[in-house]
Amino acid sequence: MARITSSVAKSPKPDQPVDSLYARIYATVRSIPRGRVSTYGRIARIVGGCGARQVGYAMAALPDGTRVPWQRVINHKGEISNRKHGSGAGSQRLRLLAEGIHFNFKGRIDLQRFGWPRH
DNA sequence: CCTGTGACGTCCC
DNA sequence: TGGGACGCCACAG
Repeated sequence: MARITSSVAKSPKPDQPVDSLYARIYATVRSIPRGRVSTYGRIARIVGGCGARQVGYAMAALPDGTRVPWQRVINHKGEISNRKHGSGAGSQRLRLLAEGIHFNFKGRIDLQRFGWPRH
């Protein structure tokens, strides 16, 4: 289990990043309560040291069937971000509706009401 | 090592 | 309120 590596200060970058940026992003997304949504920028702000694009990139890198509630992450407009690759946005909408998230007549989510963390 | 790209955000008009 | 321009940063090739 606990393998002690002798070469610690030798390698500039570890081959097994225990605390990778993606892991922290996923952990933060996982902390979003059901029935609430957050934004890429907000997640990036909480994680710290990264931009909103990195959060979106991390979401795109998620494998299928993940337990990370990626559908709860939207953009600052309160809209579902359009991704490059095919459908998934439709799936996201359905998942959010299933959680009780309401969309207004413009297809947007009221962040003042469903946003997380709460203001 | 350098370049392009992307599920974004803020500023400005 | 809406749309365009610029900035940002990690990752892949």
